[in-house]
Amino acid sequence: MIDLRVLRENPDLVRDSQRARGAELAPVDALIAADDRRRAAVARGDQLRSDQKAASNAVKTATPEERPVVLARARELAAEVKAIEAEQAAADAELRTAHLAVANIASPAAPPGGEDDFVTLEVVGTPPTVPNPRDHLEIGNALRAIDTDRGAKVSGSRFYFLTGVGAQLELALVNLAMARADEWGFTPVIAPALVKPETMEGTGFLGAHASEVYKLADDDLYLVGTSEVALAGFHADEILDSDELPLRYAGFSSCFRREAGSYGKDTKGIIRVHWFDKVEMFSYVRPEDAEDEHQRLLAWERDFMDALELSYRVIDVAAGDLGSSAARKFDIEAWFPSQQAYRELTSTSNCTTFQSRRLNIRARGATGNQPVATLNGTLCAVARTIACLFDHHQQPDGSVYVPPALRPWLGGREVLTPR
RNA sequence: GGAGGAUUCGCAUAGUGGCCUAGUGCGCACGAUUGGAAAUCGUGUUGGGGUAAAACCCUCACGGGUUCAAAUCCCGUAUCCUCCGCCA
Repeated sequence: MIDLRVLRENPDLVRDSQRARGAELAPVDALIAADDRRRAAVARGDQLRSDQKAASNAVKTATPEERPVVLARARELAAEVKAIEAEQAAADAELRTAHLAVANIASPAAPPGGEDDFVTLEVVGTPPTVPNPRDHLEIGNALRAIDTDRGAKVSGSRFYFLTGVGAQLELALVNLAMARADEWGFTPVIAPALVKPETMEGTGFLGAHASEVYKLADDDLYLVGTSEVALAGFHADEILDSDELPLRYAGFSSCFRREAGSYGKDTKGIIRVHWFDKVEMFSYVRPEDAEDEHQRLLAWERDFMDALELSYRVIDVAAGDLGSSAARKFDIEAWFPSQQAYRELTSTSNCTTFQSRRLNIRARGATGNQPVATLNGTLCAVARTIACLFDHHQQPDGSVYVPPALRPWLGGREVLTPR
C-alpha cells in the first residue's frame, strides 16, 4: 500500500509513477475519492458516537422522572450510530480495495517503459566460447543428474527429479549460499512453504499475479512462490526496535509457481518449473537506508555469481516490468551458451514501505512508529542455477567444470564426468 | 479427528454490565537524591484514526449479537496449553 499522506500532499508523484509503469491513472483518482469519503464518514461517525456516549452516561444520572426521555434519546442515537457504522465499514472496505489497486510508487531512477526497456548497468566476465554447446538438459541427462521424464510421469510437466550428482549439487549450492549469507550477517531461516491468505496478500502476490499462485482450496492456504512471502510475514503486526535494524534473513524453502500463461516458454529442462528450492535474502531497514541496502543485496548476489564463476550482466528493470510491490528492481542475467543469451538468475527488489504497510510492520523511533522498508533478493534459485552451471561450465569433452567454491560439498570433485 | 482449559497496555497479573477515562507489580525512559552507583522517591510509558493544532473516536485475541451502556453476557472463528486417537 502506498502512503496516503504522500498521495494527499503530492498526487502527481503517484500519477507520474503510474505513467512510468504504463498503468492507468483512474485507480489513483478512485483512491483519492475513496480516501475523502472515508475520512468524511469517520468524522460523522466519531461525532455521533461521542453524542451517544454522552446520552448513555446521562441515563445513569437521570432522575426517575427524566429517565424515560433520556433513555428514548439514547436509544435513538444508538440506532443512528448503528447506521453510520455500516456506512463507515463500507467506506473502509472501499478504501482498502482502492488502496490495494495502486502499485508501489516506482523510483524515479527506474527506467520508464516495459519489459524490453531495461538498462544494462554492467557486463561481468567473458561468456565462454563452447563449440556446438549442448543445453543443460542434455548434459544433465548424460550426468544422470536431471530426470524430467520421470518428473513428468510422477508429477506432470515442468517437474523433475534431481538424482545423483544433481541432488548433491543442489545441497552444495544451498550449503554455499547459506554459509555465505551467515558470513554476511544474515540469520539463516528454514521457512514454511504454505502461508495464510493475509500473508500472501500482504506481500502483494494476490494482485495482478494471483493466477501464478497455487491455492489449497480445502485448507485456505497458499503455496509460496518464494520465501520472500514467509520472511515478510515473519515480522507482520510487530513493532520493531529501530536500533536493531537492519534485520537480515536468508530463507530456504521450496517455491511453487503455476506458470500460467507461459505455455511454450522454456518447456525443456529445469529453467522454468512448477517447483524449485531457493535461498532468498530479505532485509528490514529504515526507509532512508533502503537504497543503500538495495545496492548491498545486489553486491551479495554478484558475489555469489562470482563464486560460481559465471559471466553475467546486471540490468535495471524498467518501471513497467516491476512487480506491484517494487519501487526498483535489479536482475542478474547469466550467460547460457546453448541459448547464446543472458537469462535471469537472480532478482532484487526494493519494496520501500509498500509491503510493511500491508503487513503492519513498523519500527519504534524518535519520531514515533513508522513503517520499515523491506527488500528482497535471490541468493540462489537452485534449479535454474544448476541449469546455468551445466550450460555455462560445459567442456568440449562433455564434462562439467566445478568451481572451487562448490567442491567442498561435492567430495572435492573438480569436474563432473558422465559415467 | 475428539474432550477440556486459556487469550487484558513489553512481561506477570487484577478486573462477573455504568465509579474501567482498565488498577497493581516488574521492566523501560526522564528527573530528584548521591562524589559515583545501588536502594529510595517522583513523573511518564498500548497501539491506531482524526485535526492546521486541539477536541474527539476506536482498541481488553478476532468477527458478530444482546443492551441506553460490554474487558465483563450470548454466538462463531483463530491461536496456544493439557489429555485421548492417529502419525513422519
